[in-house]
Amino acid sequence: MVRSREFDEHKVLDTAMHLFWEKGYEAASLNDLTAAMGIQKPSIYSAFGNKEELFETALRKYTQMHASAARAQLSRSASVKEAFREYFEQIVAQESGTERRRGCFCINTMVELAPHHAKFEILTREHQNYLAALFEETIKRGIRSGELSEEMNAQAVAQSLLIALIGLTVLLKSRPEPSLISNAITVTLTLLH
Amino acid sequence: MVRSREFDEHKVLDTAMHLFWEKGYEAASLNDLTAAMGIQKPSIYSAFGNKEELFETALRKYTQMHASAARAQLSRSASVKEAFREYFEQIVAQESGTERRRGCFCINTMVELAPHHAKFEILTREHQNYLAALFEETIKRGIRSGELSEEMNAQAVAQSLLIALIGLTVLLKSRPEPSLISNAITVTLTLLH
DNA sequence: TTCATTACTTACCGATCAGTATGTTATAAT
DNA sequence: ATTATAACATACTGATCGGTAAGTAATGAA
Repeated sequence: MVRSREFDEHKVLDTAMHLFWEKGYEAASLNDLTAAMGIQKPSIYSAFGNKEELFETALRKYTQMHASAARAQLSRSASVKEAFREYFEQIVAQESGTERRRGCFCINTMVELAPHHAKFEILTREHQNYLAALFEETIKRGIRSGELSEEMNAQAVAQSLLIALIGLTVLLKSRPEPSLISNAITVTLTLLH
Repeated sequence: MVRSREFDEHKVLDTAMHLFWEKGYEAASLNDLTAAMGIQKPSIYSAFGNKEELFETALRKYTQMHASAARAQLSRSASVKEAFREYFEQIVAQESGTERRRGCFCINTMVELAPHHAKFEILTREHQNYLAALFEETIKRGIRSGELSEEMNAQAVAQSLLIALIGLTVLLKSRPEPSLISNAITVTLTLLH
């Protein structure tokens, strides 16, 4: 009774996510989006609503992806210290490899939109809170295993590491001297001692 | 022989700086600028060149202002630990006081423009390097006075504190729970122990 | 007072913005 | 095969973008 959709919704949403991630909300125009997604504007509007709704859907997809990737990364090593070190260093390696440094879509949105749109202020805050809780869990695992001191304030240290992670991700956009970053990570991770 | 300028160049540049600071490069339109600055578009173009040049001039003014404010802030207390604590807490207090959280103009630019414009990548990197050097000087003052250990790697700790400062400034845009932030700052500053 | 020069205001430029009306094509139930 | 329905492509909308042409007003040197 109906004509069937000719594009893969998940695929084109993924493309939109990467475009918003790289260029931000304002700088990514609908013409950019149609060109990248390979579909026309009416198709975007019928499938995702307007630009802001498409952006929100893309960001939600990103935060889910990012959250599970972070969880996987922090679970890879039995040592909590090692896990965090690998996590930080993976971010440096990842960003250094690309020409255009996209950083983190959620952090980019926190800077561009959170102060002007309550919806994105809340959405980004909730994701940061999720990451902080994940970090806290990981630290508590280290305390239980005896790797970390029982006197450590897991919640506060988790929040500090999250702040460091945000700062690192942002600073990498200006292509700082790699050796400076590497030493700074080592120092930051002494918070786990 | 000539008609004299009717507006104060420093004053209108200051207004433009605050507008770019709050809204970013893309979102601050020339109509927004003329309305805020109180002059017409041809006056802007004759005095400052095009939008990008005006933005660059405004950003340079900001970084100079910001650098000397940071230097003054870090010099206020004889204790280096106290100086950094006051610096971090002043930022939280400042941002918490405003409705729209502007954050730091240089950090905003690092996120929005540095990956796409080499000029702003360099400009923002140089400012961050300046701040890192200022932090390093301050830490070395603490080592000389005996407040900090001689074994401390001043450069690496300075870089870590800078990263934490960036992360804090960005995170504040999502209005996190104040108590979390306060505890995280305390933990971060143990890097000076 | 005249005149060259520069700052000003107004009105406009083509390009692009987000979003939509309209007509065509494909599908599946009848 | 017919037909209702939804997805498609094309072309358009008014608004706004950054930037400028053109004409007027003010200034100071001669």
